[in-house]
Amino acid sequence: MARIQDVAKHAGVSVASVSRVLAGLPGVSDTTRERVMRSVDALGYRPDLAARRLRSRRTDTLGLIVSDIRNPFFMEVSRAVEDVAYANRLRVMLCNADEDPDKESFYLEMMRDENVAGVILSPTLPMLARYKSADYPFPMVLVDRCNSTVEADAVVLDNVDAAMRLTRHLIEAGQRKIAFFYGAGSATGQQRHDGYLAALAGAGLSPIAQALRPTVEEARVVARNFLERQKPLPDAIVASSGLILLGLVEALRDVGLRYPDDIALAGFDDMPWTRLVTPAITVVAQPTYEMGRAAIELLRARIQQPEQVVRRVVLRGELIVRESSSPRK
Amino acid sequence: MARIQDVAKHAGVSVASVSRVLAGLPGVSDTTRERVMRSVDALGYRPDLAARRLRSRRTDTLGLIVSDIRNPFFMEVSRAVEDVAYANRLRVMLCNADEDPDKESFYLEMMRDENVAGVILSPTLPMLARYKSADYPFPMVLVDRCNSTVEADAVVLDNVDAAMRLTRHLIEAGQRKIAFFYGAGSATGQQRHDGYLAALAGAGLSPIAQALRPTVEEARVVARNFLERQKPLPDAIVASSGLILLGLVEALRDVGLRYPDDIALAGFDDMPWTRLVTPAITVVAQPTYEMGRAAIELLRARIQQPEQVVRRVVLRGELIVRESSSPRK
DNA sequence: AAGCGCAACGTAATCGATTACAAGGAACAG
DNA sequence: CTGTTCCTTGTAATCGATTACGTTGCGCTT
Repeated sequence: MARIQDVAKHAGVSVASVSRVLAGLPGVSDTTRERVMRSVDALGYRPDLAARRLRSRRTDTLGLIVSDIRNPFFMEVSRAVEDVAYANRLRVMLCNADEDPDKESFYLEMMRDENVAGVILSPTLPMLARYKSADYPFPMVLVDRCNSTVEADAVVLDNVDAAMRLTRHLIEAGQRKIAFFYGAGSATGQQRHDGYLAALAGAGLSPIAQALRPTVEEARVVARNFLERQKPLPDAIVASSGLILLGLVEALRDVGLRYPDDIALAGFDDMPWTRLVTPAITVVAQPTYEMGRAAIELLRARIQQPEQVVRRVVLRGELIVRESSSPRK
Repeated sequence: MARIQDVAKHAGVSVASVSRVLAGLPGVSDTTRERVMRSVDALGYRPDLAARRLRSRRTDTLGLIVSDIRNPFFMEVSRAVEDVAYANRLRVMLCNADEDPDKESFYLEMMRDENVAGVILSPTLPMLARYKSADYPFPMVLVDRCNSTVEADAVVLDNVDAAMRLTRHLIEAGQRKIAFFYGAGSATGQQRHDGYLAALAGAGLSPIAQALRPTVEEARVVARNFLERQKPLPDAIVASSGLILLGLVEALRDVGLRYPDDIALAGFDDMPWTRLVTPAITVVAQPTYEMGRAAIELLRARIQQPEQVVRRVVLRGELIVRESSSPRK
């Protein structure tokens, strides 16, 4: 493996010059630059990242800690982050905290150890509750999950508004008893719950909320129990995420209920299957790719300008009405 | 930031002793070990990874380069890799090559620069064609995509067999003209194509194969054209991957055809939506999580024993028959 | 011609760990 | 009592880059 010394010798210059050329610094003559570049690819030289990082104290690496990698929402977000990072020759360490605060902490410590330039995080609720950006030695941008009390760069959906519009739509479709299945373990779930409550309150209706862990399996089991026990059935159920919605549809299948005839349905995340199933499902679509893109752009800006004012990008969900929320016949 | 020197001073020992304690090496007295540990957490010391890596020439980091992160198959594989890595305190760099050989090469170079301990890769076809493990300075395990001529640790499905069984099932269900939509840009797609051809040949039927890029959008467009042009329609279509299958179902929807009545359907990957849509879709399920687990276990073994014989794990797909492949009425 | 400024370049210190090697000391055998 | 062995510990070299600082030489001003 060629070292910088070998390149210097081969080019007949000092290691400092080689380093300067590679870093693109000024103060190098064109002829030297030329000679160095020639030697670099004559020897196939590649700088040793460990040495560079040790000395320079920089890494050009970003961390991305998502709370559930199986969730297509985070998939899309990751892809966007990846795309922008690739275009800017940045490395990304993608980690899956799995909604587990311990894993989340572990990965944040790992980011510290790795001395990353910055981190994009979708925090668990306990993490968000105690979050202070000063606790971390790197800039951090929150994505998908944040609340108004936290001082942090963040990219989120306007969850309250989105849930409110979705719920109102059901009310306007004539539904009265509307249940809400949500992941209580995330800020997002809670805010959507708030929006749901607000919409119901506005119409003088009373809520039936069901908190659960936000996985397909959990939603399926909880929903099955709910549907078997809850008599009379509500008119409609709203799911606070795509995974919960999926479990819900599976549960309906399990207990032999049909939507929207037996019970209307709506949820979040415009996953492909929501328009393939029959009847197709009414959802709020999130601008997932855009959220990821915004997150990494915010992070890059913060890295450039550490003292910049806190910025928050709030995006609007798009209500897509399909058959699952139709008025009962 | 405390350095190892500070710890040594605080504990009244040499840096060598601290290093030895932290590395868990023998040759340290219990009392010294005790004192060091106490100082370590009194000072909140964390070793500098860059320095450690520079000196030791090791990283405890694995690379995982998947060809399409939006594909739920690779999702599941990644999750399995992640889980095992987390349990063993290994870092994982997850990269998305996006079926693009340039991106793939870029990431492989990056892995070299990062001096990773090993890499798990689902190679593109050009990569697989020229693959020689000696070309890389780290151990590598292939996942999902491999062929019999390549000398490499690998974890794959028995693609030929799976496609054959799937096609045979359609034949037995009375279908005669069976089309095959496949991603010709991967070894997996090709092998499934081979299996399809073999099954048809066995029944004396002639093939109608359609190669395409393995994305939902592409499959949808190609299938739409195919369905509008191809007259008379085939009796059935088989998709070589979950994403293609999805595009296919969307295309049927687009042109107003019904399955299995107008045309039967089957494919790969048991994604949740395949059993939610009506009629539900016949598929070959892959043991995705198991494939990821096997891949990282193979890699860890190879890292431990670099000269071990080449190992290949071939897993069997499970045929799940649903309504989409039913005999025509 | 002396002095000054500036660009180009080189020398050597430095980042913070690991680890080869040497040395000190205790235990034990002869 | 001396020599050998083994266990523990410390000193200092080392990994391969970046970068502070000093030097050189050229051009220009006065």
